[in-house]
Amino acid sequence: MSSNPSKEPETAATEQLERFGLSTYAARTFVALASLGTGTARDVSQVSEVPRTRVYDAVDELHEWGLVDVQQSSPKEFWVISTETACRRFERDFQHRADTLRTALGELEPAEQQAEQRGVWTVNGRAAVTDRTLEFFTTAEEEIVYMTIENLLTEDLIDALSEADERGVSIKLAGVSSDVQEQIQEEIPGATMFESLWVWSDTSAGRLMMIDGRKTLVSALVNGEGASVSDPRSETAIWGEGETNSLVVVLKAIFTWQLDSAEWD
Amino acid sequence: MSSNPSKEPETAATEQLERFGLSTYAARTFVALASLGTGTARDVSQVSEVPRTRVYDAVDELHEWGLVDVQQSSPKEFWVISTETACRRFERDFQHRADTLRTALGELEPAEQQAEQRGVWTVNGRAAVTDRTLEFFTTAEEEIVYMTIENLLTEDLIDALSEADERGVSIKLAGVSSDVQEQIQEEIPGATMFESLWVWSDTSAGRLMMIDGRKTLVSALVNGEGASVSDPRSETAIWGEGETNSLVVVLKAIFTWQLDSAEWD
DNA sequence: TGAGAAGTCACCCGATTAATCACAAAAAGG
DNA sequence: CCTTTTTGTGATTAATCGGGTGACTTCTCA
Repeated sequence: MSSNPSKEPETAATEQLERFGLSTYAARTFVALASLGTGTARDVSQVSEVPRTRVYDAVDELHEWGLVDVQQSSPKEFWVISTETACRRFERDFQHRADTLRTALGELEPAEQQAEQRGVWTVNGRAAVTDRTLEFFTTAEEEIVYMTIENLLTEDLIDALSEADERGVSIKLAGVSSDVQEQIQEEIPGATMFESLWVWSDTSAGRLMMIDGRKTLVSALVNGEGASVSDPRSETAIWGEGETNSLVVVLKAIFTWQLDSAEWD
Repeated sequence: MSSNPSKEPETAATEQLERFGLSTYAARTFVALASLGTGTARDVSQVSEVPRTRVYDAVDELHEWGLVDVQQSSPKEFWVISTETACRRFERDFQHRADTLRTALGELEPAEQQAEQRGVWTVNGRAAVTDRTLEFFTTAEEEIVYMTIENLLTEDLIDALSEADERGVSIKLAGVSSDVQEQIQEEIPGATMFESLWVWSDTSAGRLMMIDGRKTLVSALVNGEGASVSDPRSETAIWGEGETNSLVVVLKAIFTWQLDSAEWD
């Protein structure tokens, strides 16, 4: 939603630092010091857009994080740790947070949740849809039927399919061109290809999937099929779970028909 | 400064989620849904402390993150992804941010920075001091002299010393008890131990270090040497760099005297 | 048709923070 | 030694954001 590669590195760095929890002044000060290496409040104020009198607060904040050291002289001088050390520090800090979160969440989960028989859920955004797809792949026990346009068949999806294949899950794939098929066959030896009866790529459909005949997902590219493929927000999906779930019933009918009438590879 | 292990998991999880950029309502909603699995606005409002009318906003926010799916019915029902998937998602997202930051910072660094001859820098906090120590260890080329109280000789420091040892850096260690010495000798075969003339552990000193005779650091435990050792904020250090740096000059004199008069192991 | 629940919207208020200013202490320079 | 500039600290203001509450419409079900 934000990080633009064509931006000046100062802006990009500042933005990321802010998202890590630094104030804008602190972020800008850090970036300024990162290029200066060492400097006084005035130096920092000049290269960054931070008011001189606020540099001191910003440095205090950075000092709290252990990112900047202060020389008690007049004028005070400020020193930054190497950018690489800073990045590693953030990574370490974050990993710690993630671990804390994981254990905390693991200690919850008392309420038992049974699969919903009724209801159709919506998912927005390329990343979220892919995530859901991956999650469903990993829960598959017997069969995965998956139709997709080729752009959406990314490496991580293939990996998950390959993993399922090794787990003994039967995999049926459609929608990919014949040259890609060969390549897939190598990575997922157990996969079966089938031709879609529809001219799949001409519709605005994205993926269509069924897991164990009881969990289905279908997605569409909301802005048509053109340049929007690169737009991560352009995909919307709905999914449902349970033998009697309406979406599941409908899609199961379609898929069964497809699989029966399609030519097999 | 915050994460307390003895806290209820709900609070801990909420706190972490907030630090990842979620609003408090969104965080609490997520935690509620994580234990419910699925639920309506009222359900969420009851188990969490979120006003019912605001659950919708919170869910919107979570939906943006791809953490929650929404069923368009009345009442609306909300579904969360598995906690494990959520954690992985955060980790992936964060790694991406860290990479962005790293490249952005890497594209800066135009101003050349030479080692400061003058000035003494201050560092506060256990983690920051350790970080600085590690950084200095890695830049060592010839010699590391390091006195420390035993509590502060953590595994990562030993690793860094061991790495320096393999790089051919001469290592001189003091302050550790004789039984720990043996264990250290195994991990860092090239290390030389020497006895401190002071009763090191009775002072409030923490570490004392010299790198290549031109970079020094000394730390103190600010609240005495008792229970404060466990308090990460209780350590303060100063350091200096350069042949003529005053701190370096002083410490070099001390160390040389120490090394000359001490008994060798 | 009416009661209650569900969903949406708008508003208030307090906290945070960016931004500016005023002022005292300290260097610098004649 | 005094003046001027620079430096550091603190107070103040303005604006934004987010938590909290309630009004109001819509929907569901008896």
